Amino acid sequence: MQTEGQTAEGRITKAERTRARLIEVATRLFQEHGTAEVTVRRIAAAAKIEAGSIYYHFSSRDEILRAVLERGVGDARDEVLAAIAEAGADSSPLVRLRAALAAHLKYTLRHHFSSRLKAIRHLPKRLRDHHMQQERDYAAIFAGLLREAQRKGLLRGGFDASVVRMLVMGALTWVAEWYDPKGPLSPDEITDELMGILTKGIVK
Amino acid sequence: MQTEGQTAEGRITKAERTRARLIEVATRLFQEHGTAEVTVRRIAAAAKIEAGSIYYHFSSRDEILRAVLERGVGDARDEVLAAIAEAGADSSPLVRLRAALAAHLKYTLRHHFSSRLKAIRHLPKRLRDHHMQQERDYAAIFAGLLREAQRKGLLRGGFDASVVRMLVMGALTWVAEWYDPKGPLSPDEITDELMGILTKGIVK
DNA sequence: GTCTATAGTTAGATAGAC
DNA sequence: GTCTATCTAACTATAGAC
Repeated sequence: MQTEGQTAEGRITKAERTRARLIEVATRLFQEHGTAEVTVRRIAAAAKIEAGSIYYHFSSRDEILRAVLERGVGDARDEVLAAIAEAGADSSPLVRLRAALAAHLKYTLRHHFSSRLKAIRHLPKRLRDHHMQQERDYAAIFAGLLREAQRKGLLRGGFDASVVRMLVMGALTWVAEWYDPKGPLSPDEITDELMGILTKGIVK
Repeated sequence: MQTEGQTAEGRITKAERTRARLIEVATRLFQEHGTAEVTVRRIAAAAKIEAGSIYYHFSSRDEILRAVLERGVGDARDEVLAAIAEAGADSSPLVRLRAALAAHLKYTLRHHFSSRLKAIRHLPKRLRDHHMQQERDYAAIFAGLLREAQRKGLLRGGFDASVVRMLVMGALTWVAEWYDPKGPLSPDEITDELMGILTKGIVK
């Protein structure tokens, strides 16, 4: 299997490098200023290239956005799965859930996940459907851990697991809106607070 | 105290009516399509007016956005306070918290609160500061209920109340991103799931 | 108060030289 | 592959008639 832009020997072409740089700076700009505020000219300037040259690598502005989103969901998935693997397959599902949520939060804070998700609705329908599927796959990782905990009899009954999953992930995704990197709390501590609520509640 | 656009007798001028209609349709359009995608022309068309006429009522596009945000945070506050009042001042703080969260969620779902919050960062600094103050005041309502519960000895110790408050409100704010009005769950049921987590956790 | 007409700006995208 | 130059379309905002 050969990726476009790579030669049969696996060497990386100049085009491939430029394309990668464009995705990188576009990602940063979209995060910092919101997808709507970032123009093709601005992306070009940040990548030290002229605006017209962008269209050698991407056929439209939306193509750039699409590439950025694609990379984003893949990277988050990789980091969450790595965190789960590191916790060990024979650890408690709750331990792995904690690891997965912490990885999710760290990725969210680094990449301002929420704006990524919100950008999806502005894509053309076919691309949007594709990305919503990717998001569903991502969510399924967490749903799987919850289900495993349930199967092992670790959880009480009487709650809707899928609602709980969405509430929990929403709480973490929203952290990006109020988190202060210069504040006293680390992402791990926030995750621990959330796991505290999830395990014990806050009521006596 | 007399609001601009109202006569001393409290009659509502034509300008006041048009202005109100513009805010109304702008709110709807901003919610549906995101603040960046909505042009002055589109707002005008939806309000059955010509684009140029908008500038009789607002000095700039940002002024419209400002008015929309202003109304939004005020209305949410009113509804939450009404829900708290309805629960009764001598009810348990947790009962009032539940009522406040349900009102918050309902308002969020009706008005797509999260896009309102995200628009703030694009405002000029002075307006942004003003609105962040309003958001803080709003959050203080919920913080107050938690603190009262704490003072009455209803809560366990060992958690950071302000982090819990932000996680809980974030979870609800994010509901607007996944909620399906045609689905089986009502806003009240979602609130109850959240209160269930908060009171008991989900772990055995 | 609302209209029509338009100025002034900036966006995404293309064409052809190099 | 990247540049320069430019097209077309859309935007915000203004001016003056009614």
